[in-house]
Amino acid sequence: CFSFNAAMHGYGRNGDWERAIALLQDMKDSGVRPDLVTYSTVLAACGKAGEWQRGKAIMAEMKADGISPNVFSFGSLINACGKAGRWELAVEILEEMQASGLVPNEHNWSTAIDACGKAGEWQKALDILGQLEAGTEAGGGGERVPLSTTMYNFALEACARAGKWDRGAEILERMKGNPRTPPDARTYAKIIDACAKGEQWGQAIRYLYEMREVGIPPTIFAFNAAIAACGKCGRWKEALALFGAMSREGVSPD
RNA sequence: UCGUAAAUGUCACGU
Repeated sequence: CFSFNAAMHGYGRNGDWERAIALLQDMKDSGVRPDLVTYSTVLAACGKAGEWQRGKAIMAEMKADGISPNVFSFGSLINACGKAGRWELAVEILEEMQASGLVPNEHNWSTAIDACGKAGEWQKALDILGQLEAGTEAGGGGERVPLSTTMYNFALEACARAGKWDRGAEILERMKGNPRTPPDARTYAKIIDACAKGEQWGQAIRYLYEMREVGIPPTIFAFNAAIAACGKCGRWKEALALFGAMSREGVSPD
């Protein structure tokens, strides 16, 4: 079972969900019983590929085999829906996992927020985040979910995608207010990207400076977003200056 | 902290 799982993991990494499913069948045919990890690995492969129908089928199959899906299994299915743009289904599955007695963890919430963001549903993304902040999320029976930087980053990305740079700025402020959710390099890259989409070149540059001030070396992503913001606003001089600064400092991806 | 399983990277260029 071990080696099957390892091979399946390899297929998943390569986006080859069909082979992962085929291998699951081979396993059964050769009399090896798939376990929880096997199924979750196949689900992960489907999730990465956005194959939510297949994912649902696999989950039904594992249940039929008497194996209860856990947070990993459900998480991958939520991911599949998000990748496919099916945010409502993603939220539904999150609810289904709660109904089955599981408590979603921060990965699951992040994935759900991202599913909404990817589908352009930034209000829903912020709504979920707000519920988590207030500790009033659906099904939160006392067990409070720890907030994480990544969760905020997804919400911020949702705002960026929608061109809501001011909402993004609000999120950034909230992150700063919680020692558990410090902004990181990706946070700044996303807020700068939001500024670019909103054609706020001045804000974009301010955030670029700010990240350096708080001890986060600007990444290539932050620089590129800031340069894009300047370009979009026709601030060619500023764009060129940023480009110069970028090549002057050895900018790293992360 | 880790173990065979889950969530974030821009831009350009192509398709």
